[in-house]
Amino acid sequence: MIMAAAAVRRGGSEAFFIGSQIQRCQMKIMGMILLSPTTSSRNHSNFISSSSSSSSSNSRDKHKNDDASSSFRYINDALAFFSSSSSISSRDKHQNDASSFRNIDDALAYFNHMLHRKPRPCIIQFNKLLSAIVKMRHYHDAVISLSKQMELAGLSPDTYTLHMLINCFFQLQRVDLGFSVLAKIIKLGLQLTIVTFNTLINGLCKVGKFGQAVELFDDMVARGYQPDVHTYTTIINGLCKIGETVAAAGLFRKMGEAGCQPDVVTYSTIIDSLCKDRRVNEALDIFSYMKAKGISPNIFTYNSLIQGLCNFSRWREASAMLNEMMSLNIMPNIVTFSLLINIFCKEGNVFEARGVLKTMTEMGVEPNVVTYSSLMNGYSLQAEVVEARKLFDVMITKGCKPDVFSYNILINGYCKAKRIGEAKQLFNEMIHQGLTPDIVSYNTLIDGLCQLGRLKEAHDLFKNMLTNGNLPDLCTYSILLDGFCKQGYLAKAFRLFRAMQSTYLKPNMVMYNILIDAMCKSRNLKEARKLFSELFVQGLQPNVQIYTTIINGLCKEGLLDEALEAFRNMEEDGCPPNEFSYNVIIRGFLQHKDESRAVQLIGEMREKGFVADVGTTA
DNA sequence: ATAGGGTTAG
Repeated sequence: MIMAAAAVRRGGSEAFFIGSQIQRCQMKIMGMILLSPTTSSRNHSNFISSSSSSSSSNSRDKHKNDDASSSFRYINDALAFFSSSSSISSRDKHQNDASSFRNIDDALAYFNHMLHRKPRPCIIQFNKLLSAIVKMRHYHDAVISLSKQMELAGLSPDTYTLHMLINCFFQLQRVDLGFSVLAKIIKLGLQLTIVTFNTLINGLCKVGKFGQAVELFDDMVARGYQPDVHTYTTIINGLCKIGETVAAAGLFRKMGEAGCQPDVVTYSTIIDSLCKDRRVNEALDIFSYMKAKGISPNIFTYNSLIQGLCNFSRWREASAMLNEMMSLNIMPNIVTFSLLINIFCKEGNVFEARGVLKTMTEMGVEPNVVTYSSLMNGYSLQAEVVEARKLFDVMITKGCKPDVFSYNILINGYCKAKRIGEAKQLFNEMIHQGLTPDIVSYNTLIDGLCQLGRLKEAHDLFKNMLTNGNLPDLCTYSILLDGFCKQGYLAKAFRLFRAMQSTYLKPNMVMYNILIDAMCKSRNLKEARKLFSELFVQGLQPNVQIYTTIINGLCKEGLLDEALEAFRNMEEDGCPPNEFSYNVIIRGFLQHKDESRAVQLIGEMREKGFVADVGTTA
């Protein structure tokens, strides 16, 4: 047993306990595997060998497994029994050490203590403290203010302090101030190092000024600085994040040729990017490749892959990955647990997610705002906003401050429960708490209003959003478009659609789907067809959903042969029908009393492991 | 320098 071996290596009974706990955590994933469809063939990555882009078709439909709940319950009961019969000592917390603090208040108190202590600690001690605050995220302004206090007290910053400041300014989107620190470094006569350039390049990438980052990269080379693995990795990361995978692969090869060997961070960056790009098989290839090169994966690598695999319901492989990680004595951390909780929640299994929460707590890993928010979202998706609210309050009680994400999740919960008053109240409360609503906050609330048919208020909020300097995105337009369509304001919907096309935004599949659906529902099949062909002109490839919408429209008009033809075309067009598509067309045949073809399709869908709706079979 | 949470369509 790998777990037992890992426990023995760690030595002691506590290690064994932790091992067993994790094993249970894995069993939950295993439970999901048993009830999920399995994997597909692998294809090779172009990342290592060539620079051409490929698209591996590893998209598959997710399956909800209601049957899973009973097997989960069994595991969780075992877990409950197990944890109640043992106690676990929490990990040592290094308090009063400048490198770890429970919260910002403790850190600030310690800062004052340090500043007034005689003799005063050296700049290195202060740097450690500031670095700890940076790691807490959210408190970059505090770091800036503390550094000012230090200078006023006659304590000169060193290069390390100034690099941290550059970071903080960029985090706060203040590019100008970031560069003013560079000026300061020069003025103080401090040496510009590769780290200075790396910090600036990274900051520029973070604020989306990728072009400037590349310029600075070229500039530093021109000045005779040799880029190191950090520099290359930063640029590769930037390229990956803007979807320039081919260019990233090119730079990856180039760094090797320049004698700079990619390290675990470089590989993890690429692996994560491939996973997010739905190219999990290629990510796995790179993973094998890096191991063959003798580079050991770390917790980042494993977390990226576990999430990538889970996102494609590849539970068996995800579990194997978790197992492999732990056999290397890399224990799951807050990120691993939070991502598992999030995925269980999205699968509709909040109960199971709570089990993971329990496990992690018993292992001495305290949930944070991400963990709580993921669970809150799970409840919101189950239309249990009351439970989500309870968690929100628990989180606050535990000293964990809700952020914009947590508020957005809860606002969405209330909107979906049609409790718009409470949603609005939270929106205001968020502002009162000093948080700034973002585009998602607006979109969520606008959607809530649209769903209730309160278009006037939705439109007011849209205008309000513009005045507050938030540019609408494709999602905003889709929400409003859907709102107009559902209320029958088709002319208004088209006006909005055309108005949007004259902005910097290009319509996407979602918008076409909304319009085509609306055209079908208003029995305007001619216009629906027109929109469908317009889609190709815009360079879009129809997806499963849009095909299903069209098929639905054709069925409603009784054009069953044409519907079936479109249905058969789906496979050839690289988007095979899913469970929903089958249900739509079968319902069409049944409604038009074509039972023989319906029965045939029901057989076909069952063969594929799909389940017929109650409405389809009844 | 790398990993986790939120909004839209059938």
